[in-house]
Amino acid sequence: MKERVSLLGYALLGLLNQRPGSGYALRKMFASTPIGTFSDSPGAIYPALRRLERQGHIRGRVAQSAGLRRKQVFQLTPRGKATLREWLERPLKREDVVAGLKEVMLRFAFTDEAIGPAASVRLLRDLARELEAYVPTLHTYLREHRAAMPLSGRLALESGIRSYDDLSRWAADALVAYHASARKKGRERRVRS
Amino acid sequence: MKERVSLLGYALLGLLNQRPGSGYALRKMFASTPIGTFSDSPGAIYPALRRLERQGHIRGRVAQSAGLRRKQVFQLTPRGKATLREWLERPLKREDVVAGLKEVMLRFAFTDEAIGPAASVRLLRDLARELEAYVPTLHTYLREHRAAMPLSGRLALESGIRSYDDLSRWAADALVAYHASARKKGRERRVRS
DNA sequence: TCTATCATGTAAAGGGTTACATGATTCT
DNA sequence: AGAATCATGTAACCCTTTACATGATAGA
Repeated sequence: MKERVSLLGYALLGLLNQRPGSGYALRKMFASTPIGTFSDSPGAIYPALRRLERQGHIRGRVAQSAGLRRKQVFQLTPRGKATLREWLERPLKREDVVAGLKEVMLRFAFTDEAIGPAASVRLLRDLARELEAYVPTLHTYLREHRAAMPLSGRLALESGIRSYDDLSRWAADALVAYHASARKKGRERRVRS
Repeated sequence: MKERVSLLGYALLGLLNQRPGSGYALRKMFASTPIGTFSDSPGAIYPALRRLERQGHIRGRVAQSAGLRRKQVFQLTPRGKATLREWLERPLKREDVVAGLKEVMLRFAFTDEAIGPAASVRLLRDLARELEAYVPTLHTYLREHRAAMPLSGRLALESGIRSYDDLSRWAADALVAYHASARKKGRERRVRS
């Protein structure tokens, strides 16, 4: 029962939560949208879908639309929704930021639709907090090793630092966007009433 | 003979090229420097070292320094150097940029010391070119889908776009830094003579 | 009829993660 | 004596990659 879900698995859960679809539709999604960088190979997706189904996170039903080959449309079960929610709500830790932002950004992309803007705001705040703690350590490392580093190594590190700095700024902007969106919704509600 | 080298393998080759060391030293390197995000677990590094050794890319020799436990110090063989060089000189393709910058930045970090600044400059130029081709497609996608995207999805995409834009700027700055460094070297040479 | 697209799968191989295991030395 | 650090490894499991395979329908 303790079976884990891979990052690809969560990506599939998130997409299927937005709208049920076939394995083929999911592959097209990966191939055509810049949502994240996942392989669109059948050898990754179909086994992943079967794992999720075996674990009870999704359920597929055959939909033979107009005499086409059998096509399975998958959707989340209550259990799958709970699993997705648990992942999205998981407190953000330092390692999540250090180990690469791919997973963090994927979580963020799904959060709003899946569990609402309050969770998105929380994630943004957590991200800003972790970045504030982490980025200075990079600056310190650079300051202390700058002289001993080859030029390309130093520049590569500076690139990493810059991208984290930029992400900090993005997080701040995104929080502003969320507040603006909340205010707008509030106004609309008042106008309608 | 067509055996492949994983990204971790190239990272090990690059580090060992800078200075020969033991598996333990490499682990410390991964754990303590922000060079890239690799696992410092023995279960990844020792098997990878053995693979590289089996393929003839590195050679380890036992150095029992002051009665410690046997410690193997690895260094590149000529073949390993050739393999590293081939990887570093490989022309940068669109996919390399789309699939994540981790590998590109790792290559860049090693290039200067391994094969000289001219190759670093070439890599930077290739990177700038690919980014110039790729980033507009992201902007186009955003423009066309903006209205239909949930707020968090849109913001996540914007974050990706911003980070690519920033990387473009970094590449331009890095080129300037290389030219400055080349000029400085030139001056020093003239002064000495 | 042939090609592109829709649609789903399997098999083998390689490699990373996690957990476990061992043993020596140095410092407290 | 015990803890921390140096130092190297193994085994099971899972996932991804790559390559191969099949079959139907729609349009040129």
